[in-house]
Amino acid sequence: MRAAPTILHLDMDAFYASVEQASKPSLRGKAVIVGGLGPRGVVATASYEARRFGVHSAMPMGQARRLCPNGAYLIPRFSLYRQVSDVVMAMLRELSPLVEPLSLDEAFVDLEAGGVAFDSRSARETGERLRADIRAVTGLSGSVGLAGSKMLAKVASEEAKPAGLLLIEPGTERELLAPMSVRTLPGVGPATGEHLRRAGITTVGELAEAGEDELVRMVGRSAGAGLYRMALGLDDRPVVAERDAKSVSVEDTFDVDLHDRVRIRGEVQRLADRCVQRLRGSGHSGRTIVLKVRRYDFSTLTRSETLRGPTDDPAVVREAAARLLEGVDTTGGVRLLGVGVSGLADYTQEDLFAQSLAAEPDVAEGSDGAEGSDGAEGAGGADGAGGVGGQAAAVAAPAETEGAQEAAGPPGAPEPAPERRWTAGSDVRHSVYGPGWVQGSGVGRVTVRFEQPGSEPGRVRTFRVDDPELEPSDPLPLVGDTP
DNA sequence: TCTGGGGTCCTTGCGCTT
DNA sequence: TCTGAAGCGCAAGGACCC
Repeated sequence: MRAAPTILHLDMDAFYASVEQASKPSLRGKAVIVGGLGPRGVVATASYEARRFGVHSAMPMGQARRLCPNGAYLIPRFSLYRQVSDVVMAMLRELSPLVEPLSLDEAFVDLEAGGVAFDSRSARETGERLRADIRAVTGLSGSVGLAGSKMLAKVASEEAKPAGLLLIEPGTERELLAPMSVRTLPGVGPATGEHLRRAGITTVGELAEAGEDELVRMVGRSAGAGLYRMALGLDDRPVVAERDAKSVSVEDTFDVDLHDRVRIRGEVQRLADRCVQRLRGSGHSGRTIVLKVRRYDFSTLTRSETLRGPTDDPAVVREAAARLLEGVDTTGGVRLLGVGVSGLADYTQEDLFAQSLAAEPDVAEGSDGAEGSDGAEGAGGADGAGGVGGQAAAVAAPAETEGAQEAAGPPGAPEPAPERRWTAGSDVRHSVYGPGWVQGSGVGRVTVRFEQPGSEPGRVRTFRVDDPELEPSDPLPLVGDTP
């Protein structure tokens, strides 16, 4: 029996860049690149206009700027993307209780479970209506794939991009997949793709012909069996509405490699605190502490330690991360540090003093541990301070958050008067001209374009970076307030 | 100017226990 | 008592995804 094509996969087109274009009218129809703007940033999303220049996700920013020198380069504004995503996800939940979000801009929906579609015709109608509704409410376009399984629905939405809809009729799957590149299949990345290519397999049809045994021999038991089933168009994974998080982590890449061991220790402590904030925010505790170190040569290593029970105590996580760091050679320099917690639980075990003391006897005193974190954070103090409200502070002052990161010099050094930094793309408000966004800054000046969602393209004005009438602000909502 | 951040899943190797 | 196999938890790394 063949499954009706009632699994829907929605993929918003160039999501971050499209949100930026919708909220900044002067950027409509222009090349927009969203990503990290520092010396080691990469592209998160490029608008379709930018893609014509060869810019794509995960490309180093420097390369993107060479390919597309006249594009608008913006930092991501996740709080705004989340708002828009919430609106879209709510629309999906009106179709079915079985909605499985994959990220801010992608989700599966089981239309049959929602009773809104049961065959090709009703599925197609539902998909078309959804696309129209999303455009009407958010002004953004999404691509829809419809098929009898998650894998095929995802392949279909990819084929439908941009701004299209593709329904894979039951019985046509293998024929459709056969000429496609193996890289079309989820789970086949650069490494597996190259592995298969060396064996003479480049299309899904060749994958199916190779047979399961051969694939298992080539890429391992789990991947091989999965690959073979996918090549035949077989996939019976259900749409799952609730998925529990398995780990929480934070990491930072530094603009220049860190060499000073004291500074490295300070950064690890800071990351541990941020990680615990996140962990608590999600209502979890965790048992395994993971330290991640990317060295000057891009080699990455992880060290982990499993505690006797789950914790959400910052002191315990800090101590474990510090212990793990002691076992890592950082001579030569460190470009990235990360701290994570896995083995999540929704309860904590109070008996953890003993286990941290047992592992490292000389951490006994200094029960509040205040001196370490204060010193390491320096003048910025964007996160941590009170625990509560850290998120709001980070959203309200993006420019200062970034400043805090870069200003972190030697602990205790006297701080010069901080110069306000204005990051391209960030939101501002001027007491006279109203809301706008930073188009660029340099040599003591910041250029702001005054416009907002729904307005005509706005005028540009330039101010001194320390103009008291200019201040950072929250993004203006793209659509009506969400509940 | 090479290469972000936050995840998941799988594989391999090792030590311990039965 | 010794040995090997099996099973398990843990650690580390790699691939992949958005």
